[in-house]
Amino acid sequence: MELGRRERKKQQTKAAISEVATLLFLERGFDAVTVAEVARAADVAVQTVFNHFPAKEDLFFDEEGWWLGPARAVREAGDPLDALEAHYLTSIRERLAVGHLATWKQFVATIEGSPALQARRRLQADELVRTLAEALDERSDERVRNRLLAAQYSAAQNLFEDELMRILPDDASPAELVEAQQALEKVVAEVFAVLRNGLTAPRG
Amino acid sequence: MELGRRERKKQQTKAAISEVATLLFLERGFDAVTVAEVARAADVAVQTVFNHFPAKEDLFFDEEGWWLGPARAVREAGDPLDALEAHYLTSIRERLAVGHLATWKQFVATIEGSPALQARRRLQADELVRTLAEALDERSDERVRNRLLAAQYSAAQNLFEDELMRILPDDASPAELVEAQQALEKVVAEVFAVLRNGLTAPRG
DNA sequence: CTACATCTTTGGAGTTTATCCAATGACAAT
DNA sequence: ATTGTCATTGGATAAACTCCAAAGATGTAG
Repeated sequence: MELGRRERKKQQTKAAISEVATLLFLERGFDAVTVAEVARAADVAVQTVFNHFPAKEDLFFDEEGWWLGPARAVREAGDPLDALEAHYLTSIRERLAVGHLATWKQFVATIEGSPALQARRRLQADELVRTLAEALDERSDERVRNRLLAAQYSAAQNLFEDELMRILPDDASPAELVEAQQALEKVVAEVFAVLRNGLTAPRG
Repeated sequence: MELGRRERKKQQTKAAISEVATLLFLERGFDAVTVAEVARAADVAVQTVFNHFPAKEDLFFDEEGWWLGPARAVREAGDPLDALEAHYLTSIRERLAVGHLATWKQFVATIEGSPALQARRRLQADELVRTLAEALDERSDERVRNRLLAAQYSAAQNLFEDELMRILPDDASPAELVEAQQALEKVVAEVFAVLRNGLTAPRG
C-alpha cells in the first residue's frame, strides 16, 4: 500500500520520538526522564507525544505484541509443548545474536529500575498467559490443565530471563556467548522435560 | 503495649479514612473517586491521606500481607502440596462465610473495574509467587521445579477466583452457598491432583 | 502549672502524567 | 485555487503525589 507524504511524516515523527525517548531512558532511567524532556529533545509539543503514544510507558515498549507469540506458535504447530519449546529456543537465539545482547541487558536493567515499567511488563505477561491459555483451549478442552500450563510457560520464561541476566557478563565475548547459549538451552531442555513429565516425576 | 492518646488518635483517623474511602470506592468505582473527595468525606486534608497511605491504591487494599500466607503455610507444615491445599481450602471457607461473600464479590468487581487496582493485584500476585518460591527453596534445592510450582499455585488461585465469581450469584442463598462450596472444593481437589501427578499424567 | 519538645495535621506551592479543545498549518482532492 | 482533512500546537485543566513551613495537639521535664 502506497503511503502519502502526510502519513509518512507522521510515522517519521513517531519514530523520532520513540528513538530519542528510548535513548534518554536507557541513559538516565525511565523515572528520571519526563515526557516534557522527551518532547523537547524530539522538538515536538508534549501533546504530540501523547498523540502517538497513549502512555509514557509506550515510549519504551515500542515493540508490538511479542507476547502474542506463544499463542500463535501453539496454533500453528502440532504438539503444543513442542511448539512452545521451539518458539522459546528461537527467541533466545535472537536475543543472543551479536550486537543485540548488550542492548537487551540494558533494556532489562532499565525495566528493573522502574516500578512503572515493571508494572507494564507484568501486564504483558498476563496478556501472554491469557492468550496462550485460549490457544491451548482450542487444542484441548481441559481448561484447568491449559491454564496451569500457560502459567508454567510464563514462569519458565521468567526463569530463563533471570538466568540470562545472571550468567552473561555485560560485555560477553563470542566464546562466552556460545557457552551461555549452550548453558541456557540445557536449562530450557530441563524445564520442558519437567513440563512434559510433570512436577512429581523423577528428573531425567 | 499501651498506646498513648496521640498514637490512638492517629490510628483512629487512619481507620476513618480507610473506611470512608472503601465505601466510596465500592459505591462509585475506584477511578471515579478522587483522593480529594476521600479527604473531604473524611474531613481531613489531602496531605493527611497521603501521610497514612503511600498511594491511592492502599486506601482500597488495607489488608496487610495476605499474599505471604502460602509461603508461611509451606514453612509450617510437612508436605508443601498438602500445606498449600489446606491453606487454600481454609481461605475459601473464610470467603464463603456468611456475610463475607457479598462484600467479597463487590471487592472483586471493583478491582475488575479499575486498571490501577488490577495492576496492584498483579504486584501482590508477583510477591506471592516470589515468597512462595523462596519458601519452597528451603524444602528442596530444585529451584526450577520450585518456581514452576509457585507459578502454578498462583494460577490455580486465579482459577478458583474466576470459578467463584462465575458460579455464585450475587445474592446466594445458604443452600447455594453450600452447593458452591462443594463444587469449588471439587475443583480444588482436581487442580491439586494435577499438581501432584503432573500435567501429562492421566486425570483421576 | 509552665515551658519545652515532639509529632500529627494542615495549607500552599509545585511537579508530572494525562485529557480536552480551539487554532494553525501542511497536505490531499476537486 | 478552493476546500476539506488531518497532524501539530499551545493553553487550560484534572488528578496523584511531593515538599515545606506553620499551626495545633500531645507528651515530658522542671
